Amino acid sequence: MVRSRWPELLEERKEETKKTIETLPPLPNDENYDMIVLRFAPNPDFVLTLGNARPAILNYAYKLKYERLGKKSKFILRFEDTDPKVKRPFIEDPQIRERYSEKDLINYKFIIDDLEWLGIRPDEIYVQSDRVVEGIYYDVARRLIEIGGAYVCTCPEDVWRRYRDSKQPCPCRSRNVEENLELFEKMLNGEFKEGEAVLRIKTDMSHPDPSVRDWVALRIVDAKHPRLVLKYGEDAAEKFKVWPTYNFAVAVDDHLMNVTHVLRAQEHRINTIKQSYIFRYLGWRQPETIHFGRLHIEGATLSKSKLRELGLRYDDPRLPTLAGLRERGILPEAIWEIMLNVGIKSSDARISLANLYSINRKYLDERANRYLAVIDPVMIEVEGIDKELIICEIPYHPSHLERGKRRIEIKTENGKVRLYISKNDVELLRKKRKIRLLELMNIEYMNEHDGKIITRLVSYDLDTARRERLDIVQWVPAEDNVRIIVERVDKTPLTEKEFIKEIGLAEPELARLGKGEFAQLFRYGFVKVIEHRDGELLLRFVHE
RNA sequence: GCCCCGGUAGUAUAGCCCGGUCAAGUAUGCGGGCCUUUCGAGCCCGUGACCCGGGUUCAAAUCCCGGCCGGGGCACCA
Repeated sequence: MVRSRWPELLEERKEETKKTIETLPPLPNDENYDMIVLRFAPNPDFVLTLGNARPAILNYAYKLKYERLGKKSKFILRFEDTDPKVKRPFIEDPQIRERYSEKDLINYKFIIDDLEWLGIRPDEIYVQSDRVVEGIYYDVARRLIEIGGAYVCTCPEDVWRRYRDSKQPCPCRSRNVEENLELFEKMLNGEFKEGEAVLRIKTDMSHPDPSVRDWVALRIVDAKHPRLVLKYGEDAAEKFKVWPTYNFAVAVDDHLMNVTHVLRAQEHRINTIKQSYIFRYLGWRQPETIHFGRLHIEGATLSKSKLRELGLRYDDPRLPTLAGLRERGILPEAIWEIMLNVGIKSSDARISLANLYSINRKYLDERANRYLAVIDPVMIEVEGIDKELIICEIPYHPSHLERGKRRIEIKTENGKVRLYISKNDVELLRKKRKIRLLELMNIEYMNEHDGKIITRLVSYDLDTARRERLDIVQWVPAEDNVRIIVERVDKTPLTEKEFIKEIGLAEPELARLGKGEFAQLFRYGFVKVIEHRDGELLLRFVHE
């Protein structure tokens, strides 16, 4: 009743609850900044996963939001690759070496591609390993030493740990500035080996969280950085063995890049505290920080290391990497919608596949035209045809008639036509006796012998089918069709190398679709065209 | 063990800061119906939630305390 009387009222309420870039809550203290600067800072040890999409999209969404509000804003992409050993950049992967030139590798191209696919174009791109070469972190380190905010610690790790756990300063903490400066230069000159010296930030030895106590800002790593090797050569890479830790590099870069707001996952909460010491020592303004929860997706892990361990291609359509989802047929619009829907809550979010598919279907439904295809084809004969030639015209999309129709012609031989229908629908035919062939005619089951199913024409008109409530099934002409193979990614376990496949036949028109295009096969589901080969069409099942 | 977060229907989210308008909205799922030459889309109806216990208050999903559960952190990883 409310609906019929005040439909516009309900419309309005609907609008209010739909989440968009505009409905994102404002960033804290946004009025204090002339320009809002946001950043997305992945480690290039693997391609991006759905988990990374949350910070990437949310940060970029805020850039767009402020831009639309008429405020200057900027989105920075920063590669955080300051561990050449434990988290080696993904460029070592031979798969990628094959497909990309070294120049591309140096750009950490896959992550840029992933972002591009999401429609995210960074205003600026930085790579921390380049900034190590530029000496940026070393300069800040020297300044910290000079003002007494940092010291070189030469304690063996276990010895330091005992001091830390008992909240006592180690002897190194009381070294004077000159000694520290001298020792730091020795670190840079290669006079210490890995583990022999680190630069520590003076924090608070009685901080309740032990990891905050005099945390390490720079350490020696005895491994050549793969990217530096590629970019500058072995000898040059050899020179850079002192690497900033995550917290140090982030604090320095966030300041130098004028980052105003940091949106990141809640596992970084303690890092904000650690970084605050740098900001205080140097008199810098620390960015406003928002921590959101982690993301989980039904039936998959989003842990990069676990995904790598699976040993699958990074873009395997079963993987929740952005590349995998893209291969799978998930559209970037759907990922945006989910991320905006999940928002910046600090609790974890669990995304269900039903939800993901439903959102994706909304966008795919518009895009994908409809085609006839049968899985496990079974031939049937229809007798009693009174025409030489049966012609039918099927619209490409029921909601978009402007896209036109294609014509399918079937020749009659001795008053008979032969067609294929799906094995499933043969059961239906036997049970219900009468069915309608979509856009073609109504038929009735007669008998079957020698594996041949004989039916006869009832009528061509749709009204009969409606009146008798006949089931409508899709079909494919016996003479003119194309073989299809559908990869059932959804049914294939991760442990299988080969995808489970379904084979069938489709109307020839389907073969006109190009690689990467989408179709909806009547009563089957959405598929993506993978490739054409020798008259066969390889498709991938997306979802129903 | 210690230190942080967080807990609204199967799932996700709105509301919580500024207590009443919330017998809690939306999306998805599920059940039913309509429509449709698809088991898709659309439309309609229904289903279903404030973690538990105390307290404050005329009034609590909203504030306070305790418990339980979940997550994260406790690296010379990021």
